[in-house]
Amino acid sequence: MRRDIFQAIADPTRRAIIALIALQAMTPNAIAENFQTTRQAISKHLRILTECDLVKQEYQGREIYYMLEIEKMKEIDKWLAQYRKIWESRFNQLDQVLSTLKKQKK
Amino acid sequence: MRRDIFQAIADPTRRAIIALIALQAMTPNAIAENFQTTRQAISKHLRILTECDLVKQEYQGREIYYMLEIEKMKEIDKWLAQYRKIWESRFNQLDQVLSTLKKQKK
DNA sequence: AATTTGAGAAACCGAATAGTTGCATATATA
DNA sequence: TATATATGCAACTATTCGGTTTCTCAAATT
Repeated sequence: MRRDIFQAIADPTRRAIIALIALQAMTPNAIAENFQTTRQAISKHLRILTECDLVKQEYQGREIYYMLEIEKMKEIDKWLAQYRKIWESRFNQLDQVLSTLKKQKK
Repeated sequence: MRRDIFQAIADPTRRAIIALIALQAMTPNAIAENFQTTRQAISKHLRILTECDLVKQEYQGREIYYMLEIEKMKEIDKWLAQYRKIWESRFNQLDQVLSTLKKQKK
């Protein structure tokens, strides 16, 4: 059971769940109302999200509130950082080209 | 064949390929040397990466050079932006708490 | 106490996935 | 021209995945 954050966000339904519970905690039933699948299917998605710590649970009687663990999202950001560095440096290169062209115009 | 960038980066081998060809173009053979799978398996990964425009090809005789299409990576960044907003606002809230504490100390 | 409700677990199913082996084709090289 | 090399594609396979249905269990509600 290789639970990996990248695998977790690969599924569109799971990304939708993430978006739903990003700002306020929700129960599986409430989440499932937003989809055309069964509650059980949503439950499985929540399990996967929980297993890779993207989501935390809060027990309240027989209800379980799920909420996004925003800290975990930073891991994606961290992975992306190495590539951001690349596209930013390219942008700077383009910037240089543009300013050179401007100078030539003068 | 729903090719989706999130599905593309879900596989660890594909993420490794992305890292390899981020800075310099490489042929499938050269890429495959870095893994313990067959060249054909790498070829399939490259196909998936190409299908969702994460990678571009450059033909050079019988060789094909693959290189990362860095622009496409920004799509992940765009998706992440909504969550970055959340964790940054939380950080600011923490910031406020800290500055309030500081004031009280004074 | 009996019933309803919220939720997870298990068993099953079809489709997708990642890998393999084998083959076809085009370009270099001898 | 014959051979070697680089690559993609097709067929096959085992495993994983996302979904459903059925079941169990615990907490509310009557």
